[in-house]
Amino acid sequence: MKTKLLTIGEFSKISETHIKSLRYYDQIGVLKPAYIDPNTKYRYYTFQQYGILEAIKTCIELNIPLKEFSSFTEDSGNVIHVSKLLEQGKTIANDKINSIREGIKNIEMLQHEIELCKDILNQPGPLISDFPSKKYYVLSYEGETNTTTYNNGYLTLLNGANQAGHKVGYEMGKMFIYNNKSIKQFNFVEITSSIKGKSKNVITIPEGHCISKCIITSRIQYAPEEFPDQFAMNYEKIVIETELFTEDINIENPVYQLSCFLPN
Amino acid sequence: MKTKLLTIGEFSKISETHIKSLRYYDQIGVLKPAYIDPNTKYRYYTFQQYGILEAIKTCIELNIPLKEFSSFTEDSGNVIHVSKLLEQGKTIANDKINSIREGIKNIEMLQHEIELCKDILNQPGPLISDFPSKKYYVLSYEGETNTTTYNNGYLTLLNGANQAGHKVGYEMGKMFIYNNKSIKQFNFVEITSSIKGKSKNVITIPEGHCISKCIITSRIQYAPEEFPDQFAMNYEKIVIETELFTEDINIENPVYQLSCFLPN
DNA sequence: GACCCTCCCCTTAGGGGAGGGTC
DNA sequence: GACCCTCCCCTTAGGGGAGGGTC
Repeated sequence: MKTKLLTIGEFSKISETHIKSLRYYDQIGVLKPAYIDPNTKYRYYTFQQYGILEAIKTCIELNIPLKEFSSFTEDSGNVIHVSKLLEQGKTIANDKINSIREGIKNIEMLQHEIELCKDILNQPGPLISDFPSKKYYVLSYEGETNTTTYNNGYLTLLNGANQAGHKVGYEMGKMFIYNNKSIKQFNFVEITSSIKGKSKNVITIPEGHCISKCIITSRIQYAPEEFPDQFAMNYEKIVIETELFTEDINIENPVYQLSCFLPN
Repeated sequence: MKTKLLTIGEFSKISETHIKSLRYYDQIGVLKPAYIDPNTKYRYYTFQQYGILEAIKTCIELNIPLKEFSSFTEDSGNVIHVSKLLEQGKTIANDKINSIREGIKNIEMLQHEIELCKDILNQPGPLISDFPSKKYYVLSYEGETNTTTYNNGYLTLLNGANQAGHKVGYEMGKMFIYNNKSIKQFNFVEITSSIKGKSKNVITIPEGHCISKCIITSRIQYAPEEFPDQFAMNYEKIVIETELFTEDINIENPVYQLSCFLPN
């Protein structure tokens, strides 16, 4: 079967491919024209080449780099392993869907977090709520607020947690532990999955209840004023301060949540 | 709360972001360092900027172009509309999943097609099978095989079908209609959705049965030899020849399927 | 007059590296 | 000595356009 040669424009039209794409495929060598006029450099294609073009477009749709296209062809491009190509494409497509799903799950977690914060913000007075058991990686910053330890704060904290091999979560802030003998001060970050046996600098807070309020500037050092009822009682008080995750985040004026754990 | 300024390296480490990315964000203006030493040009960041970075990374993950990032910020980047950003990201992610699903559906259709062809190829003798009702867009190429009409074949055919507004499918080939008075010859392409009222050059084949065989070079002109039993009978015989869609496609030596419709 | 050619520059989000100052 | 700086070139799959031949 003899077929008339198609000009690049005709081939472009019937294959619904941009002329620039055809020139590009020629350039990178995945689809050379059937004939190139040596004088005019005009490119000519045969209708049979449409099949290769289809395969190329499948690659692009599936995000298989065109460099890999040659691994699906043989004999200077005359044989195309379509099945292999499709199978590969399906794998890539499914992987991509899974990774996007993962992303959506993360988005929904953040959205949930925002909703929770909204509830706290809409609460007029302090809120008493359940507190699930959590693990925190902590670094103390005793006393002074302008020592290197304090200033390096979160940096040292995250480095420490990472080096110990813990996986950290979103929650991060300051923690005070008050008892009648002492006040201990920490920076903390939540640990979502911890290494067994590595309990150095890890504090596990048991399930319980806490009382929380929103404040617009950091006030953890005034916890006794903020929670006078609790501080009138005699028990070991854990107070934590975290930044709230709001719908619109204002970098310079973050909203904090101050929580004081209640006695069992 | 005063925080120590972080060097680009420290900021890069705690945020798990490549230094080159941070420089890039500075360059395009989505995340300017909190301070740049005018003498050394060293970039310094605050821990607070981590929030912006998170938002930027969310954008990238969700394929929201960074150019659009400013539409989610206000006041020179101090306020980030996180909720809006997440909502937008979720929409994009879901759209992407749908389009990938569409792609997978196409792949599976092709794979199904290949399986069908395999069945036909594995069949030792001619195969009698059901034939669903189909519509074909046809252009005749009476008589001569080297007129312009013939040579332009598929090009003219596809142009015609497109111009008439039909949506074409994969199936494409040659068709002969034999009756005792005449032989008509066409090129055809399957129509998957046709325009009502536009029936010019459209042939509708009713549901029925056909007998098929595989051949390695085009032999439609020898249909009477290939199907002697059918040609011994006196009815209008429609014969079509299509290229088979095989696991590995050989551009130069395609496999054809020759089918002859059986009488009702 | 419509079609085709070859440059040339531009797009995203950086990565690699050279050559040279800074902590 | 590790860290940071500014160039500079490179990556994918083309798109837009200039300037000049071809059908």
